[in-house]
Amino acid sequence: MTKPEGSLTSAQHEIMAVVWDRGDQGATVTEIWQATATQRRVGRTTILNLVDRLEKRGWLVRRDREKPCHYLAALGREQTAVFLAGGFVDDFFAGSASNLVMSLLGSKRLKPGEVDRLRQILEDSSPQSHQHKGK
Amino acid sequence: MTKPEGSLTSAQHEIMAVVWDRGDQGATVTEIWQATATQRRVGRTTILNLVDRLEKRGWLVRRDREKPCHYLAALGREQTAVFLAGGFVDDFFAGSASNLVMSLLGSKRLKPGEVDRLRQILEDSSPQSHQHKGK
DNA sequence: AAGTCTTGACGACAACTGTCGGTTGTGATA
DNA sequence: TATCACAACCGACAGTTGTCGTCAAGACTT
Repeated sequence: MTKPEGSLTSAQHEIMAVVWDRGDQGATVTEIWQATATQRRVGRTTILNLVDRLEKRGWLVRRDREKPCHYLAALGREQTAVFLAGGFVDDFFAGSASNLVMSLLGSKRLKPGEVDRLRQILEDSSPQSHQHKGK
Repeated sequence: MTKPEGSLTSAQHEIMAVVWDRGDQGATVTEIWQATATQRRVGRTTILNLVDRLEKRGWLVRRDREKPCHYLAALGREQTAVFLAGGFVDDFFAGSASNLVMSLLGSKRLKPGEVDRLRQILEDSSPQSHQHKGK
């Protein structure tokens, strides 16, 4: 499949966030515009253009069925996050995600509650037995 | 605020990586150039320019003491990683780093060895949960 | 039918990025 | 002193990004 390329800038992520929230239903340009306009002042054409380019790069898929056409995310939010986080971890931590966590730990950016939660997750996640279940 | 702004592109990270490797010693433009040129063909001026802009943005600090002037990283590699990861986690996981780890877990991007290592780190790190030892 | 609103396409423009080619300055050397 | 090598700076150019205005084609209203 055509995997989206590169990374997402702030403005691009803003668009994707709205589309992700809409799920399978997708979002029209106007909907995206209204959603972002509650955060900051921006022209409709700006959003239209960003959406357009995002679609050309493969991050969004256009569905022309409906009258005002809808856009869907090519990759889900989590898939995208993992995809991007992977590159990040590769760059900064030589591919070792545990190094990232260690850094977050050392930087106090992980709150105590988060640490507990993480430990819980890791204990639950198969010491040696792995059962896989779709979400 | 001595804090650098925005994020790092691929080429920018390439520069920073070299400087980070040099540590307190810093690196000259030519050194950075030679290091990157082993990876890909690139002109010295290109590196010079990238370094220059990185310095203007506060990612690099210039030390003119020496004759070929040296550049030092404003933030250490780990600090930078945490700084950038923080933004990333905020964007994609509503500020919850454990959600990120959970996603990495679910995506099989964490190898078993990594998971064990993580577990170890977490046990060592927070002595407040089911531990009796305070400080 | 005429006027108005919505939607989407096109184009424009400044700022930033990656990429260089010249030019200048400075110290070493013939 | 004239020359050379290297370092730093200036400017340039194409591609991307964020920002928008204008325009044409439909849809809706009157």
